[in-house]
Amino acid sequence: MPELPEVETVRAAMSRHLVERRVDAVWTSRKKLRRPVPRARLQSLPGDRFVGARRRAKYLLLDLASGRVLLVHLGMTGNLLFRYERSRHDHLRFDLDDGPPLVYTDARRFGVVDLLAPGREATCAHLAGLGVEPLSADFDAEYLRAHCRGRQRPIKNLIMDGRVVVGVGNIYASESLFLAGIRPTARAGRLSRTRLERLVAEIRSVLQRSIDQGGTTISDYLGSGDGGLFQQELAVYGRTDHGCLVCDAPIKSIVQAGRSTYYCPRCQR
DNA sequence: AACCGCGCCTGTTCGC
DNA sequence: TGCGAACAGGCGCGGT
Repeated sequence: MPELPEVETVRAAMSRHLVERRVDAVWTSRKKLRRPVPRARLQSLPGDRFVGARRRAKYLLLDLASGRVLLVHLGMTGNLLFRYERSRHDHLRFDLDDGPPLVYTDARRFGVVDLLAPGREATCAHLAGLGVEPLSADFDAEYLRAHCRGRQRPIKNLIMDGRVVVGVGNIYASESLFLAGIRPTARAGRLSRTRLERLVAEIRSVLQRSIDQGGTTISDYLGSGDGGLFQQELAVYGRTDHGCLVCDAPIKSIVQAGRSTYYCPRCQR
């Protein structure tokens, strides 16, 4: 599924292959995604041209020459690909002035597609209230500590809270807590500054390493593929009852806030 | 105010 | 072998 590193990979692909392309025609399916797709407004895109590809949290922001912004969230199964073939889960297709069409495909339809008028990004409900980018300088131990102070909730729930820090999904939450040696159930407010410092470093590190491998996973220009090399590097996620890679103790799985959590009961305290 | 449970979706995996 | 149940999870919303 697209986590921050994969969204970043898609952004890079759009930057390389979509920017400078002109929209010639737009097709949309009738099915709604997490929210209804603005089908009528999207029909005003032909003639416009893509001029940039940015990312905020897990949202892709595709800039158009008119100043409008095509906002795309991949949800769980969404993807942006360049291909001619059609498939039953396609929901959006742009014919471009050169090369294969750009297709948004999303089997489970948890994604979001919206078209923002010029200057409307600042007031866009999707983007309002988002926390800091985990790979930016704003995300440091001091910032995390301020959000942990006095909080009773488990640290895992807190680092997955998009109002605090964005882009840390269920997989990377478990992985970064393992790397930091912190038990996912630990009360956020009881963690020392030193341990939060370590956690910040591991979140950055695991996301960056995944981005470095992301180039081959999702949405390359002509290829597709969903395997993902980073899967092979997961230390705890999905490894219930398997031996910890460090100490060989069996990995435990529990449910927190309705999500599966994986951790090593010996390495994480 | 803080925090959690739930529903949205459907392809895949699991157990009987 | 076939079928239904369970599961996956980002995010917004409603409830406590």
